[in-house]
Amino acid sequence: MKYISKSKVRNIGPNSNLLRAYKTQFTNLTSYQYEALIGHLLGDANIYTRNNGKTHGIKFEWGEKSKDYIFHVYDIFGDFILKEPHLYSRLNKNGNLQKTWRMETYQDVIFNDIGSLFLLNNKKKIIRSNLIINHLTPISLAYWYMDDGGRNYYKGKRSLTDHSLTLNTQGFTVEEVKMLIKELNLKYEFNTTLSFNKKKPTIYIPDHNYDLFFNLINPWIIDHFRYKLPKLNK
DNA sequence: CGAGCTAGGGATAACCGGGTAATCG
DNA sequence: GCGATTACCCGGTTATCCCTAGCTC
Ligand SMILES: [Mn+2]
Ligand SMILES: [Mn+2]
Ligand SMILES: [Mn+2]
Repeated sequence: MKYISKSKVRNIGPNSNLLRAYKTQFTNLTSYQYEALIGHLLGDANIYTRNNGKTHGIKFEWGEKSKDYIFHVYDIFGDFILKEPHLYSRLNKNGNLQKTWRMETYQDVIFNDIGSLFLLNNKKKIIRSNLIINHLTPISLAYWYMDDGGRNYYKGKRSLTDHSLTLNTQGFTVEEVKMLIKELNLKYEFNTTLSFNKKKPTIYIPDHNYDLFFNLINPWIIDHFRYKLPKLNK
């Protein structure tokens, strides 16, 4: 059977037989795709189903400045994303022009396992116990951190001595974040703690865990996000 | 005083839903 | 011709990251 290339299925109808055949060529995510996706789903990506879990799709959106990043992620998941990332513009509520890069996968059974891992009743994204223990890897953590992580100080005097970090988990419940913390600390011997931002839970990674954290995820941090995880001169 | 931890505030940079036009049976 | 399917597109909305500053030892 001849391989159907992506160029053959671009700009054809979403219900075309050729597109269906194209999709069947990919039966499993690579381990890199799976691990990165675990990180993105803890971070900035959105997984959803419109047919009660028969198939799932994934949407990605980042700010205008993150062009390098979205194209890096496009390279990872390109088999499942028919259309290249594109810049989308709109006015925000302050009347300012807002530009974001967007892309999305097609909807397919290939995302069902990871979809049901995160979604409750095919709808709401939740954290189940043992997600970190059983599914997170250093690659996942790298993408999670590039998505939703950051330093607590980027400039000024404090940035020179305080290398504590934050994972922005404001979207999850306190109980879910407590679970993430417990499992992160158990799995990687971190000393992360529960913190809060505007009453919403975040994960505090203390200064003395910086080297451990750095060494664990450094290989997968792309240049665009080096500012979030600089190499310390010592 | 300095180092590291905690928490509040702002303008987005994310997340999340849903409509529709193009194929199929 | 018609209902089912679904990639692409658009809009609603705010929790994000990032900044600042207080607190404790
Ligand atoms: Mn997030
Ligand atoms: Mn985010
Ligand atoms: Mn992000």
